[in-house]
Amino acid sequence: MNYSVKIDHKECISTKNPQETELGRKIISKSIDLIHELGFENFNFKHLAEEINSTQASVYRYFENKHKLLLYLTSWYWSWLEFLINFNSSNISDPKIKMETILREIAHTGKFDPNIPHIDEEKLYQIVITESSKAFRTKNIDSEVRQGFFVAYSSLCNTIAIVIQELNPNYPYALTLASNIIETAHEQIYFAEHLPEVTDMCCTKKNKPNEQIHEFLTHLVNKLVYY
Amino acid sequence: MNYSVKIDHKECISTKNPQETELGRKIISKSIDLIHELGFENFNFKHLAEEINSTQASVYRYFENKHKLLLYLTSWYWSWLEFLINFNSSNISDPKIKMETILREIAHTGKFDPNIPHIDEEKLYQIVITESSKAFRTKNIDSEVRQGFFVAYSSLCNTIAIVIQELNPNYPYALTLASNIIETAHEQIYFAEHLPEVTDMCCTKKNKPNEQIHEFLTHLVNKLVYY
DNA sequence: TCACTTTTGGTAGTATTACTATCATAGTTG
DNA sequence: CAACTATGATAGTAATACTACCAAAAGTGA
Repeated sequence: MNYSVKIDHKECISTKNPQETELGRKIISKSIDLIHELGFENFNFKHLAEEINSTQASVYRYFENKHKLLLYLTSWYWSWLEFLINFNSSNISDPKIKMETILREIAHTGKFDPNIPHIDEEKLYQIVITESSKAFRTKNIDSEVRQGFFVAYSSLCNTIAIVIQELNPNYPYALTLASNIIETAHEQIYFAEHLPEVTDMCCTKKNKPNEQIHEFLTHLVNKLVYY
Repeated sequence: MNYSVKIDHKECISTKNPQETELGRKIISKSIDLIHELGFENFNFKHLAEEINSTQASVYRYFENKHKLLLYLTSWYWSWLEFLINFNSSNISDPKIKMETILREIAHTGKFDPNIPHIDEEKLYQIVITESSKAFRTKNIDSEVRQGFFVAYSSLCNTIAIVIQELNPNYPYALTLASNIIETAHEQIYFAEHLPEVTDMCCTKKNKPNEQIHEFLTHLVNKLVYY
């Protein structure tokens, strides 16, 4: 099974495809570790280069700057999530079951080992929750959208919106709901972990809030879309 | 009418109350202009100091760093929004009408001149839409929450959640829905302006998406909360 | 095997940023 | 007038985000 093909064409974001070389894969792998550990603002290329026993100059050959690297990582995640959704809902025709799969994957309550050794999907998911909004909220957003840096995200939203339309062809907010359930999931997981006073999701040492988010998303889609 | 009292105790965020001095108010006023114009990452204290004919040293006497300034501005906005909600729903007992007021204010479709000369509420609203997620998503979030930097946001969410509970005392996701409608409004307005392919809200030269967001939020609350 | 190209390493250097420190001065208060 | 506070002016440091250049290594093609 080769899904890397599907996930892997972000030439517009990276100056050089990091999946194709050993150094490129080390950059991806270690930057996930470091951004996860330090947060995006405290992460820098000098530190990254040292950690992989390379140099800043070499890292810059793959990514113009750390913002592009973040765009790459989040885009990879959106593509991967879309792949997971398609993979797990292939051969399914009932849109209700398709939607269940989608919500499970978004809330990250299912188990799936994608077997891509240099990418730690669990850490990447945490990065997406915490940092992905920074990939969007930049002064150059319009130019970046035009350059296609967000096609992975758009494509994912579109895939989900199609299922919403299948559930109810008259539902007027399919795209809005699609992007909203993705963002809501991340936002509420983040709140559960860091700002519990603004959410009902609860996060104990043993229990992650993902199951509760999954329930909330299900509630959301059920109440809004079905008539 | 003195609402500045209500809005104005953020001593924990600023080292010195910027509302009390001429220079402080100039810092607030000009930083709103500059962050709105340049975006938060391109904004810096040197530039700000020059624009108000002061010095970096003086700015640092009010705010330790630009992150604190952003926290201050967003907190001010949450307090202001809560004030608006309370002000416009005083003497109203019907929770349905209260909720209408809340959604109107969140979607920013009402008109209200708060008459605080040094704060441009329209620009501040744009800043909140674009930059407020960066105030939350920082590596020090837990410590900042403990220091009370987010009480304004929590308080706002709480106020909204209470109305949700009045609408339906059995609704299990009052807080989640409260924070979610705030975040959803900002997210969808941002998408309408910059990533139209992931939203149904549309943004023309003449029409802002706020009315459509208002409709969506109304739909959300109606479908989810009423039984 | 030789030339050629690509990839990476190594080093250096620049501009900008995010502060910190110190001292002087103007204005205010008591 | 004395004391205090707010601000200005200037200087300096450490880190960051790059850019440039050259050399070594490794793979590639004839």
